[in-house]
Amino acid sequence: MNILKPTESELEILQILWQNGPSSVRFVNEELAKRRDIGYTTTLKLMQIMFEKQLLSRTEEGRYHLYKAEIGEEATQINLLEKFVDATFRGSAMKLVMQALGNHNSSTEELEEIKKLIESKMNNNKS
Amino acid sequence: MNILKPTESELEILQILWQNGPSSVRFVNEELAKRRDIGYTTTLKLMQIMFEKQLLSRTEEGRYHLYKAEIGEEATQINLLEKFVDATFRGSAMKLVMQALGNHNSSTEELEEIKKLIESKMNNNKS
DNA sequence: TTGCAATTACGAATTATTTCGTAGTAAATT
DNA sequence: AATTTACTACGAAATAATTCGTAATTGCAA
Repeated sequence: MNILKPTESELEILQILWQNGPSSVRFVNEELAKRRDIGYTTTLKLMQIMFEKQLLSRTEEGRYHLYKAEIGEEATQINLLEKFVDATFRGSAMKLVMQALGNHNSSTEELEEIKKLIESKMNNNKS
Repeated sequence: MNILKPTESELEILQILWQNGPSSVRFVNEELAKRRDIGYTTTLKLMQIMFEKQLLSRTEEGRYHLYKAEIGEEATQINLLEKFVDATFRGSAMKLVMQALGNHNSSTEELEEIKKLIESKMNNNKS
């Protein structure tokens, strides 16, 4: 598919849809309004634009529309991550990982999980 | 002290200055031109704007200016990373790390280094 | 069926970012 | 000294993103 670089506002909306499934403009707007000042028509317009760009699809449910994310969360994350690593860490994913680990606290369980992933990758490297 | 969010173009310029140290507009422009079409005056204007915003400082060297990044590479990375994690991974640095490790190949040495970092963090957790 | 409330559509203003043309200036060259 | 060259300054156009007012529409309720 095409353009996989949602703007910041678009990403906010996608997050809400990914978390809550297909939603009305009203609902999305209420979620956004929890985080910042935003008018209903602003949210509506954003979602209409995203619909035109095919970032969202929609169905008519009685008198309102239900909007649904047309791009997957993980695919989008991978795509944005790649661009971010290039722009911010000059392509060095390792630098990013070190930075992320260094600056965020994480539970032993989470660390354990990462450690396992690393070990399995190290085994792959050998073969 | 607000402005800790350089735009994409600004970040490109910062990268060049971080890598090469204080540089002339001409030099930065040549570096940028390796990656994409861009006119000299465009680069100049960007750098002048960054100077106004205090992202860069400059000194007169004879008849041209030498520009220098006024924000540090690592501080900027940390700052941008935090915003990126929030926007893209809803704040889950672990999700990002897993994703980054999963999608980028890395050498055994790099993996070893990360493993060490994790082990030392796990020890900290215990205490 | 008439009117109210909720929703969508449209258009335009606003703000941010990127781009570049043209003019001015000063050093180096002839 | 005049000319060329290599810059900087300025202003404004082009593009992208965000915001919202107002009008039209549609279902629901009275």
